[in-house]
Amino acid sequence: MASEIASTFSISDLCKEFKVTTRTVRYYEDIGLLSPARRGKTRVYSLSDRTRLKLILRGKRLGLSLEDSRQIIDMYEPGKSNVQQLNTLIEAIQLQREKLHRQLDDIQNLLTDLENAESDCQQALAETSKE
Amino acid sequence: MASEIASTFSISDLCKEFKVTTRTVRYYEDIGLLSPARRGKTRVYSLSDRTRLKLILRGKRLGLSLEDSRQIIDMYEPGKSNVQQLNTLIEAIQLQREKLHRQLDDIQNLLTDLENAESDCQQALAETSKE
DNA sequence: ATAAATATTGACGTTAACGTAAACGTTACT
DNA sequence: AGTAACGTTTACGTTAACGTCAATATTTAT
Repeated sequence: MASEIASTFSISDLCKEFKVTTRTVRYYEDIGLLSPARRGKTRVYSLSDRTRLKLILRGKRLGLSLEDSRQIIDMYEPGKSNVQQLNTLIEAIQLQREKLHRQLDDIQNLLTDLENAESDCQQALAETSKE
Repeated sequence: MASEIASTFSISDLCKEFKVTTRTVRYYEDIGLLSPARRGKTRVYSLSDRTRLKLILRGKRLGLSLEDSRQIIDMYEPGKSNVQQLNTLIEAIQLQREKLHRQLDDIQNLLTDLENAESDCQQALAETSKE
């Protein structure tokens, strides 16, 4: 059998993979964002833990707070919810989606700005090299 | 003449328009992100000041730090730059653009996730109403 | 078995980005 | 002339998200 995929990870495995410190990962556990198993006192992370971490870090890249990420991650597992909870959840999801669409807009605009800025630079360079 | 566009603003004008506090705007001045004119001791903001504030806040929505925003805003006015500086600037712009493209990717993925989460919720709701 | 690497739990420190309160001056009504 | 409404500076407080030790196991390699 070639190239098995590890199904458990040490803390440093994850830290290397995602370029974060152990402090960070332990902090996420402190605030209840991760809850790895233990072999003795040592933390053992599952594939699911790894995914959660991945989602948290994606959230960070988007400028989300850890609490935002917690909410969003919770959205993935409605679990045993009643109708009331489901409706609340759907509303929350819609709100997040609207926010993300605004963010998409912002990014598009900023990208356009930067493209213009760059071509201004290129022009300035061209002028300079003429003299 | 109908509907003139104001060309100067008080601090509270800007605060109302952008939904921020005066503390925030003054803080941006403290760290040199804004430098409004003064009439006596009172701050008077120009259209250009207003634009800068707008850019800063767009940056915030994207999760940029104020220092990131400062850099990006500086990219818009290359000013009297030598070739060396222009090249450095172009590199910085490219880096920012790459980062933004990654962010675009992240958003697209997150949006997909949320759409799935929402339709899961809708299904759960449908099941519930059947019983 | 012992050194080197990796793990653990505290616990205090730090930085960004403001909040909040005090104490005060200026302009705008009425 | 008094009182809102708005402006100012100064300064201490706060929160999130870790950084940075220190002191102490435990695991792994040789």
